[in-house]
Amino acid sequence: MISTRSIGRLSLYRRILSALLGSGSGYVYSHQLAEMSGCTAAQVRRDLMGVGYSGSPARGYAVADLIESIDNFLDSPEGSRAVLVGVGNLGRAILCYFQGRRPKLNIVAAFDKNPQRTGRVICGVRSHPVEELETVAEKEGATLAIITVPADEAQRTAERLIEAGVRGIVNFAPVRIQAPPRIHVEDIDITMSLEKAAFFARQPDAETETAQKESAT
Amino acid sequence: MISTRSIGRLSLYRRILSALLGSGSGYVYSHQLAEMSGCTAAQVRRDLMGVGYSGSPARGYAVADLIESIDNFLDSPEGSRAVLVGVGNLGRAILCYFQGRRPKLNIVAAFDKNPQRTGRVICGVRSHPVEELETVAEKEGATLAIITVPADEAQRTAERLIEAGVRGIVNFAPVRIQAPPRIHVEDIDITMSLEKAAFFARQPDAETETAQKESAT
DNA sequence: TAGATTGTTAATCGATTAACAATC
DNA sequence: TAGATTGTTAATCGATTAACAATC
Repeated sequence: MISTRSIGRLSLYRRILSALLGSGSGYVYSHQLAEMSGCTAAQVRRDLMGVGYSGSPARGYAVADLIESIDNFLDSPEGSRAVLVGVGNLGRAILCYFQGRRPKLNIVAAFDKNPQRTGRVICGVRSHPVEELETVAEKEGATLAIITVPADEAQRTAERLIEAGVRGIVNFAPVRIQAPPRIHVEDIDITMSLEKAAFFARQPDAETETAQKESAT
Repeated sequence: MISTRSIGRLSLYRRILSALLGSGSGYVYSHQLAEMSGCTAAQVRRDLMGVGYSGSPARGYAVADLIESIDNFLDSPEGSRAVLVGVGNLGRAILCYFQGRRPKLNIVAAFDKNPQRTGRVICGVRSHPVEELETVAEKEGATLAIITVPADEAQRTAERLIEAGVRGIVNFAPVRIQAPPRIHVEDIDITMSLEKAAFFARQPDAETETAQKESAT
């Protein structure tokens, strides 16, 4: 079975491969992809095995075909629809960041409890009053959500989203969201990351902490 | 030795404990802290053992004392000084987010290559031209950095920061930063997190993925 | 063929979990 | 004392790494 972390790495490989494709490379070896991604060659080979794509010992992996295989593996054919709750600074930054970045991942609506932040279109996404969360999320068929509300509203927001049919959540509020096992939650805790970096940064060099930890596992 | 992930959890416990302190609770049991943090009671006990604080079988852990122990363990006595490079939407959001949030973690300067984003004070932090990165970072004694520049500038930015004395980096650009082992790098990849959530969200319920993965490990 | 790379299995490593004596 | 919790060791689990035959 494919490892949990493999999924994250595949997302990374795909991005690197797309850049390679643009630069005209037809084939890559696992050790090349490893160097560019910061993973090991063995990880790369095992991950690619997981998506069912085979390389050639002579030429490595065909870039274009491999991208297609990863697409088929990672993406839902009809694409995934996401909503974002909390149109503060961070929420707006994420809306703008995702604008047209991944065609299979669309943010289809945003919500905020502050009337001054609703009724507008932000980076191509309409912002609604949070009261309409359930009706709009269900109407749009959203299965994903991004939570950028304050900490004390995050859990309640998650529960409403799950009730409305959301199955995957990326949470930026500085609390761990509690959810049933069938719901996938990625907690991205920026303060924690900075505190971890601060801790390890001041450890003596002896720390063999190569440990590149990527976000949300 | 204390586990890498323990550091992140300690940061989380501290935040929860601070809220408890405000609500007047004098003592907590490991299972209470576990429930509030989404960790297991065994993890909590082992993590707290790691900071050298002992609880009592009768009353559990003394909240105020425990916070102090975690502070002593995690924080540098003189505090850590961070700079932020890339004052776009995300960079500004992070600047405002951290404003006065953690007294031992100060963002002391920001940088951008765009003159329209420099020479200003954003959420209490002065934004400088990126040409001044080395001089300002060294003068301020920065040991931490937050990178919010576009992907193609991230690696070069990291190298300049390391050269200027930075030992810990939190990177939001969608590339993995390559750095010497003694530098601690936390890569927070928002796109990857959303793609992972999308993948697991559409797996059949059988997936026992409780897996709450927090960002940047 | 010779050499490098791929696919796959076995060994290692690290963190989590389970178990349990010690403590209040 | 009885009961629940803590501190600590042993067992489990999962992912990574190492090893190597198969392939081009």
